[in-house]
Amino acid sequence: MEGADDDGMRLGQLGERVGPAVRLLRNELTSRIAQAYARFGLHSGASSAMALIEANPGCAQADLARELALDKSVVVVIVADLEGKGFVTRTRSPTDRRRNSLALTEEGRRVVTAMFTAAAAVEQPIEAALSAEERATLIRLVRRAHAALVEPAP
Amino acid sequence: MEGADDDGMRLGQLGERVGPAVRLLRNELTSRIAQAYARFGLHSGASSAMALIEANPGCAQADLARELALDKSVVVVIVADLEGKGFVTRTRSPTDRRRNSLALTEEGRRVVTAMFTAAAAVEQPIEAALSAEERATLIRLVRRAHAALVEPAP
DNA sequence: TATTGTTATACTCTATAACTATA
DNA sequence: TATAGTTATAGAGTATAACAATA
Repeated sequence: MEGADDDGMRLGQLGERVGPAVRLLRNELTSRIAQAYARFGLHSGASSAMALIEANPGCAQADLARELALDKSVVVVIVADLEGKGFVTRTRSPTDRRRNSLALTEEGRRVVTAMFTAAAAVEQPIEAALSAEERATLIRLVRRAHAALVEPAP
Repeated sequence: MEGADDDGMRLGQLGERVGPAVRLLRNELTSRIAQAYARFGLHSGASSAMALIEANPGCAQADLARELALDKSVVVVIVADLEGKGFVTRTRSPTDRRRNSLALTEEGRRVVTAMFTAAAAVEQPIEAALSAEERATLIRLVRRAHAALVEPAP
């Protein structure tokens, strides 16, 4: 069907833009991840924050904010909740007492692994439909497109 | 830098998932599109709705809701605003009087073209950083990933 | 009984503003 | 003067629930 998608609707100018396609995928992933994460009772950004803390022990909240493109006020809420639940420790950095030095607890490590297992299950249909190489290409192109927007071309 | 991105932070498990990467790109595009669309004074979904109506004259609001993955209550608000501004006409379908038959006005056609020109300018850095083929691949893979989530594997 | 459109309401995500402490 | 963290507030985007009209 020329110019039409599965519903029989033509996309017109819509089919040529990155934004609308990305919005569709993002919305679908968001609602499914929210369901999958419901039993953890955590903010939606908590798993990403924990993954970064795990990979960068001693990092500060401002580092998370930059990496996740979230306002620092959002990161405060996420990290405070994680600390309250015993998944993350916050200690003042001795070298720069403005910064909170973050680390995962043992239980935090268990929880972040469980969350990423749940996330992998949500994305399983994508892995089934795309080859391993296509999936890697998807992630790479999405990250390059993001970088192109954020960093002005050299 | 092995396992680290431009900020020098390691992504850990984060780098292997589609969701977080898509979220970053989507957020960045959303805020830039919102700025670019501000002068039109329309809902963010208005340009997509108009593009679909242009490509599918006579379609109904429920068709837009399905195609854009928006609740019908959201589409009502968008279309009502577009009608009030003289960009879209709503007429009861004679064959099924539950449905609103939608069409773009002349001015609506001008506006949707202007909005997509603005959207193209927002996405220009992506087009500069990716080859034409890579950009087409990006859109295609994103749409396939979305389809894989929505439609259960055959 | 199911679908279309409508209205009112509420929730999630994220940002802004103002502040304190530290550099 | 700038950065890190905190708190309170506000906005955008989207969904849910209930309803009338029509199929």
